[in-house]
Amino acid sequence: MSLRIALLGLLVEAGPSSGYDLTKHFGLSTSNVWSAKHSQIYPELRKMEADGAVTAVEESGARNKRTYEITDGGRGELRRWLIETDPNRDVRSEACLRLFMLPLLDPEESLPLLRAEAAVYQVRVNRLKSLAESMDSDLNRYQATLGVLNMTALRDWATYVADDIERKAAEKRA
Amino acid sequence: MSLRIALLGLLVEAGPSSGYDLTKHFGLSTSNVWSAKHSQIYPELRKMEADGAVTAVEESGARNKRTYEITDGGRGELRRWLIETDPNRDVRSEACLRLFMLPLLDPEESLPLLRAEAAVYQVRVNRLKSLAESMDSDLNRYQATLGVLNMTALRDWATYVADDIERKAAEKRA
DNA sequence: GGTTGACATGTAAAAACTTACATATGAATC
DNA sequence: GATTCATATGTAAGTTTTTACATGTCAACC
Repeated sequence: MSLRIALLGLLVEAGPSSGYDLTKHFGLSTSNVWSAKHSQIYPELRKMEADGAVTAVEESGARNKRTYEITDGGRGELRRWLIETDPNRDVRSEACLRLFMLPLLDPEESLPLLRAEAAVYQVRVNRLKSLAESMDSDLNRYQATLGVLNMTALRDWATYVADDIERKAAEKRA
Repeated sequence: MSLRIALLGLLVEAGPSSGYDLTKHFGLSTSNVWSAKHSQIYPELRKMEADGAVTAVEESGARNKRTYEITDGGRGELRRWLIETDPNRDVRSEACLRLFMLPLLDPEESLPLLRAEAAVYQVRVNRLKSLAESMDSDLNRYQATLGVLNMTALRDWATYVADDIERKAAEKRA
């Protein structure tokens, strides 16, 4: 269901788009909450077309591009999902799973990795902050802001844990 | 791979555990970064046993419980993954996907939903904060703290967006 | 003695997702 | 004119994950 909803949302946000366009979105902003490969997106769009949630226009001549547009039915489906569905609140993040477990290593091993993670998230915070400022639409700005807050939280956590481990290791040596 | 790593990490953290115990962990703290159902966990543990990453003790008599313990091989596998693997940084969160798209609705519809989300996350912040305080092990405290920071970010985001939408709707009416 | 609920483990089928294979166009660079 | 790269879409095979089915124990409550 989530992929279908994500595609409907992107089609509302970005207007008529091809599978290729939508795939690129999943590699950018949307990848902070959901992502998918083209091999999953193309068949899903066909299925949505068969269900009447989107309509397709095949561009003649050019690179055989199919542009999909959301229908009223699709809009209704999206709206109902947003209003009526209690979303699954599980999160899946391999990067956070790793963060969670880094403190299992010895301080000499975990500290550089935790500092490196903090740096990775700092880069993302900077990138998303300037992205948020450059966004013209409210929705895109909101989305970039969620990224900023999330990445800031991870940066702060990695820093806090590294500092704590460092302090404890120093106390032990003393 | 992630499920296997998560199981190895839990076995280091919590010591020898049954599939049932591990399933419960995925319903609690760990669900903030990864989760799995028992129907996936039991077969995976059998596979890990076959690979020598864990050993199993079958408790006689009682409810046929199998307790798994991580081996040196398993520890090595976990350590190598933590140190050498560049983790996949995609995140999958249906709840955030929904948050992302709520501003697509009209203000009358989106505002109560955004406020409700903020309340959901506030509850989680409170719960995780007291959990973090009560934790005896550093690792568990770190993990609860990551939860606090993440849930705080989501609460703040939902509040910020709701306020922004409310302000804009008021300006429009004026 | 019966019911309910937590404990405890499993399998089968279906759905979702990833990886790899496959193809073709158009624009830019060399 | 050849190569390279972004555009553009698809399928097949394999892995992972979910949903549903299936079974049995033990403790507490009524």
